[in-house]
Amino acid sequence: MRIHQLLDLCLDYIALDGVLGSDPHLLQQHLISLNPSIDDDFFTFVWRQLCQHPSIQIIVASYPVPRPDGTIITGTAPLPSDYEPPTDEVVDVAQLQKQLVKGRAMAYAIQGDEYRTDKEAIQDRREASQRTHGQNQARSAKERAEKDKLKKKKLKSGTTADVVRFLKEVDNVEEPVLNRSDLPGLLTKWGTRLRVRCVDDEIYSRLTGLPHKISKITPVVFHILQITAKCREKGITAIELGPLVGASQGSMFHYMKTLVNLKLCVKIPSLIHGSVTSLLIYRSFVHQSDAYLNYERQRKALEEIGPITGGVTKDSTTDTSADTAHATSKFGGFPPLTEAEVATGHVVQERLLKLLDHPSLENHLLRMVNLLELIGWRGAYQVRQRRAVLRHVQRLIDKGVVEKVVVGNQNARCLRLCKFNLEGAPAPEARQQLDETDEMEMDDQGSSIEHDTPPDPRTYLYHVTVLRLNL
DNA sequence: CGATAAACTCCCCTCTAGAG
DNA sequence: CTCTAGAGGGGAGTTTATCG
Repeated sequence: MRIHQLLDLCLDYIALDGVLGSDPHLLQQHLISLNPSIDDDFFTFVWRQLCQHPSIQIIVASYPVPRPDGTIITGTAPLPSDYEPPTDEVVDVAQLQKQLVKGRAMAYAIQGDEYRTDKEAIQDRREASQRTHGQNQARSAKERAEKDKLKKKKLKSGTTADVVRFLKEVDNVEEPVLNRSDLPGLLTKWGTRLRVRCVDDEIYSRLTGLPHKISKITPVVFHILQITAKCREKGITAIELGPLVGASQGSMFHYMKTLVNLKLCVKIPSLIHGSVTSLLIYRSFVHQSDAYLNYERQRKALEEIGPITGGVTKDSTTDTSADTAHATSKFGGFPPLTEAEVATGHVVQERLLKLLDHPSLENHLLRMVNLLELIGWRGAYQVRQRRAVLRHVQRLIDKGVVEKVVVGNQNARCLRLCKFNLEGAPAPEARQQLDETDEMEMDDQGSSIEHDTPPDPRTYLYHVTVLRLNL
């Protein structure tokens, strides 16, 4: 790899870390992951090249920045007098869950902030504005104009001069005086306060792919874009972004929509702290994100199957083909299903479709019992998981992919892919009956359905194969 | 008295109108 | 033009009413 290509990769990585820049150690780890032959000496050489690069700034953060593993190196340089090392006090998430803290309230608790509902926040702002209104009236118009001007300037520049110091060619901020390219010396002196970042314009152009600024990307929108890019393939949820940005739910929706419309991010359904929310992923990482890939796979599967219509060639009400009852499934089972997957649904729908299309179902019918277990749920389940599965089944029905049918004299409720329906949709009466009894009978156990008495004309005469997993 | 259904409440997402 | 308040809808948990 040529040095200019390597430097470009460095800039790509550094730009994603936004205005606070990257930890040189993590940058080195990133390069090693791309090319394991990169050693300390070579990285020192790369560092010297970065120091000369016009789009790169070497900065010192006011406080040590913890690495992802929690490591903090304070260095030999004196720390600001107001610096407080992070305490070992960790927010007890399990305890909060027991207290039924959820969603945004949990996100705020983890941040150590006080949670206010949107209504409370609006009320707070009103009270605050009423208080300042009185004070402002006493001030002269000139004073207010000066203040506004300053505020606008600060927002426009979007710099971080108050939290970082820019190291010039020679670092003489504190003793000892060092050359900027002396990486080992700088690391000893500054520890994890040492950062390398791109200049503001470079960050903007690399994150947005735009050569110049546009009005749609306001400082707040750009701030959210930086946070999202920094999270890389993991992405970040609307619930987590709220406390970080200080935006209400409505505002968060607006900001996320702006980024999605600009094709800078994608948004997929997700679950965090027991609440369904949206996950925002920066465009460059969508194809490395498991959540996004699962979501897309299922969406495409649904599109391929699509609503099935027509093709009625056979009267299935008289079909009494004698299937081997209680067939043993050749199906191997799914990996354990998570709470998040149950809530968001794309994995649930994908697995249900696989089950319904499985060759072991000789009559293409699957009883609506133990669905959670069949699609990979392990252990006991609660009402919310059952409700979620029924909801996802209903969505498949609404899309015209799956239908409910009543089978045999015992009115066994079954699911079937519409494409296997040889006579059309089930009778409306039967469908209504199903809807009314769904939730009550979800837990029913059963295997095959016998049909030795004359059938009700409304029902389908099938033996039902029930898939059983070898757990 | 226990099971079930209905009502209520809270949280989150989405959309729109209007303020700044 | 950006941003936010507010309305509306849906999901989930809890409480209350009803029924057998």
